[in-house]
Amino acid sequence: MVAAGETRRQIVDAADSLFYAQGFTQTSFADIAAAVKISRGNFYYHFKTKDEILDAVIDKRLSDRRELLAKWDETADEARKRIECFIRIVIVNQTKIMAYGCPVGTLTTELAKIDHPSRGKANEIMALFGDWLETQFREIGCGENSRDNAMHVLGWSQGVATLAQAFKDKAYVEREVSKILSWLDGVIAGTQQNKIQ
Amino acid sequence: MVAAGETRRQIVDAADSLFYAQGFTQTSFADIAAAVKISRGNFYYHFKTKDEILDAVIDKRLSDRRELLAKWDETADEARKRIECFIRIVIVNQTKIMAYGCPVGTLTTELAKIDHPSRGKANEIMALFGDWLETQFREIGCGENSRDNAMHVLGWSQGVATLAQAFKDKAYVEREVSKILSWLDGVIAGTQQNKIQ
DNA sequence: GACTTATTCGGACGACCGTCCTAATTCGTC
DNA sequence: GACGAATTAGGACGGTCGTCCGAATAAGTC
Repeated sequence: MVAAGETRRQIVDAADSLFYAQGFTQTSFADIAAAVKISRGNFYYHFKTKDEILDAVIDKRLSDRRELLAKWDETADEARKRIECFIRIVIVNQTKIMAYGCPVGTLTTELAKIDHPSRGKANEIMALFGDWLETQFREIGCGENSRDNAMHVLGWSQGVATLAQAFKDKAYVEREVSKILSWLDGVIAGTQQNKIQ
Repeated sequence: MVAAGETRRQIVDAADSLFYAQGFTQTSFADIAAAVKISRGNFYYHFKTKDEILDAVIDKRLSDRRELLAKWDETADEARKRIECFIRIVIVNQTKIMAYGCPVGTLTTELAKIDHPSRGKANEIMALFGDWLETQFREIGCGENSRDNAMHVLGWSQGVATLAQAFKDKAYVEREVSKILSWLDGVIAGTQQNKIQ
């Protein structure tokens, strides 16, 4: 006896992990079924097509990230600390990133190459972080530069993740974190200087 | 009548483009054969396995990039100009990057996910740029910081390419180029200041 | 305990994949 | 024009893919 929707949840969880580790195209129904330990037939009862699973996975990732950002909004009282939380993901999730890259960036890249219908939906995850970062920079007082700064940090994280996976160099990741934090301090100092003037 | 190895060259060229646009896994023998307009049987005469084609494509990309870097070495007389050549690729190749991302970064990411034997070989392309950039920074006078600076620029380019593909925002790419060029000037100014002291 | 509904199972389907073989064709050489 | 070698064509092979049934089982209701 299982709770309603429990099997479905397990399928989405397994698909989430496998899409991340192996890629969407490279993951088969058989792979997911094996991970959840159910038959492929049962599988079809919960999802009619592979694309439906992808949509469910993207929805899950979206809500997971929203939850994460909400947690940061709660725990960190300053915008600068919240941005630092984002920056430090590349260290917190270092092992997985070195193995599989960034879950957000690699999915958007893959879906773009196969021109998948859910491409835009996957991009929303990226946009979610972008918008959130923009809010933080606005709170710091970056005004019209807030969007640019947000995109800068977002792009930085994608670059670090890509090179971390290619070279598996822990020290590089840490150096980059230090560099971007210095840049962040410079941005904050710049806005405060503007206030003084 | 065709020159010796001409068909083989066409196959590698077509595979190169298709692997870039669709990804390695998503590209089938049939796709490549259709692009070159030869039968799948003829195909097998030139390459026994798909992995052999991948190896040939990576070799081609390696030599193409070596050629590109050699051209920059010739045409640009200062290291700072040569680094700028690298930075401006994201603008020169903007259309393709917005559609398919960076050819180097997306391949290494994909091969890492499927744990492909030629993974390391693909990484060599990334390392080629890294080493070349390091040489340029060393010439500028960055000394022991040369490697770090090279990795910084390399990672920057990967991040810009990923976001360019996701958001298709030309203005973002141009802003990022300006930012990294300013950073580069700062690095150069820093080394010259050290010389004065 | 009978009956309806929800869930699971195992296998069948057509299509495409990478691989491989053999016969036909073209080419270079004399 | 003949002949051996290089190249091409077309199709067969086992396997896996996403998809889809129909039968079996479990759960919930009265």
